[in-house]
Amino acid sequence: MQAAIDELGFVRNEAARALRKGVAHTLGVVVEDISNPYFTDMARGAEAALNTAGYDALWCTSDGSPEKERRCLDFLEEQGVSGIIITPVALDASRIARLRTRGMQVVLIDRRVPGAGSSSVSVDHVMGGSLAVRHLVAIGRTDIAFVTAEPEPPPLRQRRGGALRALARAGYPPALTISMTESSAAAGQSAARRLLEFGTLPNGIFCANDLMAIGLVNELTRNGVKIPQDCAVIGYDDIDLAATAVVPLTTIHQPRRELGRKATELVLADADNQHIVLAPELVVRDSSE
Amino acid sequence: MQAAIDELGFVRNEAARALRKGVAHTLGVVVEDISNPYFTDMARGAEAALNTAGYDALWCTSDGSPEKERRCLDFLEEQGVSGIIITPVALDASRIARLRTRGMQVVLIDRRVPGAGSSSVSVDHVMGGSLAVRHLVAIGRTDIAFVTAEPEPPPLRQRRGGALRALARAGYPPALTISMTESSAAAGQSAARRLLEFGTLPNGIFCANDLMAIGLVNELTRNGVKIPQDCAVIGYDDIDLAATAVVPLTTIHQPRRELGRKATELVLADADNQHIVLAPELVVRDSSE
DNA sequence: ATGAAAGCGCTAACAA
DNA sequence: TTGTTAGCGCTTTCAT
Repeated sequence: MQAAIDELGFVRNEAARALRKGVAHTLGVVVEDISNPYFTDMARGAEAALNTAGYDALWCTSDGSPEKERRCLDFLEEQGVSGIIITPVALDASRIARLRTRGMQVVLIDRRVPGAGSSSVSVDHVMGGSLAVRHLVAIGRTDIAFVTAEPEPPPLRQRRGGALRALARAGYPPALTISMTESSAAAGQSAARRLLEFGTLPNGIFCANDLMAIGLVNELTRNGVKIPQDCAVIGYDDIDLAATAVVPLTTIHQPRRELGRKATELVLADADNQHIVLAPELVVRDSSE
Repeated sequence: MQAAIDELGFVRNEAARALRKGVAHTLGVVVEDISNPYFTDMARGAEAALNTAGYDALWCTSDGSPEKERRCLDFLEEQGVSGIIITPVALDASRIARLRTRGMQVVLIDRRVPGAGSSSVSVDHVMGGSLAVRHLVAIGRTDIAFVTAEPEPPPLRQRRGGALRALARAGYPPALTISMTESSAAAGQSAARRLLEFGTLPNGIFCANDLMAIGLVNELTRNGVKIPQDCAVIGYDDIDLAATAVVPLTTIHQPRRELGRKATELVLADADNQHIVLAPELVVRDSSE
């Protein structure tokens, strides 16, 4: 049968199928930043899972912009996808409600929107932040700085919250916070410059993600700062580049593909109000010992 | 009108529209490796251009696998996209012919498939390779190594070809070639280790892409090799990370977004047998002087 | 069991 | 101008 189909060059018309069924055989995956491996790995996990289930993925990029996010959702709605996996930027309960009315299950990554009935999968960022700071404290660092981005997305805020709490528990003063306007390697580089201008460097730095940590470590190294002797650095995400950095980076590992896989399961199970929280893990490399 | 539509929450059914028109209002973009900024930047350039023209993008990832590429194309064919932009892995003339028969214009990135009638947009990699080596020679490097991946995709082969030719013209012996099994930062790291095992290091290294160059520079630095004093390194692509690397990386800049933009223009113009070649540019940073 | 027919929502062609 | 209708290719239902 399949052979005959291939022979004749028959190709099913998905538009007709979707029209007849009232819903497309696809799931939308809306990613916040395609150049951050954290998001693409999550999306790949989701895609693998949904391919296995016989679905196809429609990838969209919001680039962190509410406007672009809206256009992604408009597109997915017009396409009649059967569900949406999204790292939301400005998605609110009313839009989610509307999507759900149209029969599209929405699963949020790393965020919850109260009152929308939609499910979510996230990593416990408070725990991750705490893990990071407890590690810095355990190796004897007392003067700790936190590098984040402003406006601060909830996951970063949670990481900082966990960090501050762990610091308070250890009896240390609250960490110095450096806020950048984005969370790229270039931002990490600028953060390092700002830190160097202060004159005295903290002896421990927790960066809200690996990309910033890499940019920061590179800039510090370039200025003769010895990592980890002069200053221990810990990142967050455990992207591939972390392991091959100049100073292999201690970081908080996130089960990114698992995140995408779980999200797919929830969408396909049409689950309401389910919230899965995964645990992050400390990965110790050279940048902290 | 639009206001009323929004008010009533009307959403156009794209499946019905596509069925009626016989073709969807979308273009497929097939990317080889979503974790390489080179490809994602190209795809973003394409997406921006096609959005401007009123189209939506269907992103697919082949992950460099012929099998996955085939599935991407099957998907796009079923979706009835009006055109496809692709960095081909194993796409042959017969498949292209079939797609074209179905009314889908195919534009290839960085590769040509003879006899298929499809257009292409590429960067002149032979020129890029030559540019890289001429720069190394100009700063006095005589013992040059080339780091590539095996199996070697045409763009990398062309870069190496240009490099070898430039070397021959300068009257130097052919470069030592190190082949890795992939072209990631981890592969660059392994290449560095292999080079260090040889005992004598070349004084100039040309890596087939920035990711490998970054992994290589990191590993060499970690082993006490001074870049560029002991060994100058040049990459290829000019990804964002190149500028913020420990040793800011000299590289060959590729107009990635422009590549995507031009490809979109060709698809939408339904151009046959047009071949646009863009010129790369040398960007000198610290890793070479 | 196999076959015929209706209808999903849209657009293009045609009628008034 | 405005309104009506046929039909895209599929799935599902209903009849044989």
